[in-house]
Amino acid sequence: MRRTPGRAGHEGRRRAILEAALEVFAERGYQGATIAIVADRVGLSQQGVLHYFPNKQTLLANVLALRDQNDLDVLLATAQGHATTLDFLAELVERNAERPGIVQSFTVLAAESVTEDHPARDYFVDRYAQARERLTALLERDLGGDPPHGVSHRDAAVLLIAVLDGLQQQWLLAPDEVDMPALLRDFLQLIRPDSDAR
Amino acid sequence: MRRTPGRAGHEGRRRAILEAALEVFAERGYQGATIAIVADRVGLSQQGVLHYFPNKQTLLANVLALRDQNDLDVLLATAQGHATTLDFLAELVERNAERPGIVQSFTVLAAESVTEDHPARDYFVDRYAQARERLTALLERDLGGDPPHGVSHRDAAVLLIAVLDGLQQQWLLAPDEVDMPALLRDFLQLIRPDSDAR
DNA sequence: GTCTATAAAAAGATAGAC
DNA sequence: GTCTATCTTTTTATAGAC
Repeated sequence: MRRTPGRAGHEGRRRAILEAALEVFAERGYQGATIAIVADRVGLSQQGVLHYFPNKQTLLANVLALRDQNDLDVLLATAQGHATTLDFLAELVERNAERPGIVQSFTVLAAESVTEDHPARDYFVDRYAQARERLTALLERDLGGDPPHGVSHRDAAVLLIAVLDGLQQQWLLAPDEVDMPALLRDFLQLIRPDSDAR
Repeated sequence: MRRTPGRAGHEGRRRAILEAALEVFAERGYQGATIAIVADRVGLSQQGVLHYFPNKQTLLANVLALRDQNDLDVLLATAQGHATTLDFLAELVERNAERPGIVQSFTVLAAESVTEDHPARDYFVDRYAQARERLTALLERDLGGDPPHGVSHRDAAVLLIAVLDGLQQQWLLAPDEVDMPALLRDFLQLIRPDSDAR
């Protein structure tokens, strides 16, 4: 229903704006980003963008929502049925290593979100809490009931998330010195109960 | 020489400004921070602050330089002679868990530094590179020549830094759910060759 | 839907008085 | 040394024309 050309154009525009905004947030953070720059990227005036998203905060909220359809969250949901879940994580990281823009935007926004009254704060609080829960469940299923080295699955999940975030930070500043996928595999080996030394 | 009261007051003021600036950077990031807010904290006008530091970038540079006299860098340099280096790290993290302001400022600034033309970029690039080198050397000495699980000391060092950063990020958003010191100890146990399971 | 015009606020930095 | 005054630029957002 309602398949007018205007409709398709409208959604397409929205999408293009969100993608441009993600880029700009990656390059300059939320604070440093301006609506005018985003507008420029999609060939609109500042007001053209404001027609689709009434203000900067709404723009950010929609960028974050869009990303949710892609990444870790999807992986975690999707992988629910698979056996090789942890290896899936390695694949995710490999894909991320090809997309510095997305990695950078989320690294910057996540850190920025801890500042006062940041509009993405609640989003990231929830996101991390969810990631911890889901990854804990995943590790329990993947690694079995006996945590290695007395590190609980829950703690391993927190560490795993920390590793993912921390590797991104280092990789962004020194891409040639930090091999994210390889390092993640290293870490996974550390938390696996009895990985025979290949 | 030159111990006039004005001199002492001058240095004191400088110091007070830098500490206020660290606070403000923690609360709002570099982009979000304003000189006027910093000025307010120390009871000066905006121009009063600019008298000590000619512009915002210089202020940031001096904040970063000041911090270098405190933390990881000092630990790494100091600990050169000690035997229990890794446990020192745990102590550092414990101290950090009491100082959310400092943790927050560096988490925010480090992430912000990956953005375009950020004035702290070079600083963090160097800082991470140094941290990797020093921690690698430290692990080699502390853990001996045989890396466990086939993870090189260098890779363990990168992971260790990633864990430190990543835990801070999660802790800042959920301090009650993330026990940084305990989690660091967990990780150290994972990379120790043959920690007998306590 | 997209633009021009413009308001209104903020922020960095300079000039100069005291 | 510290302040007031001011300039200049930037940025968000509104109003209204086409």
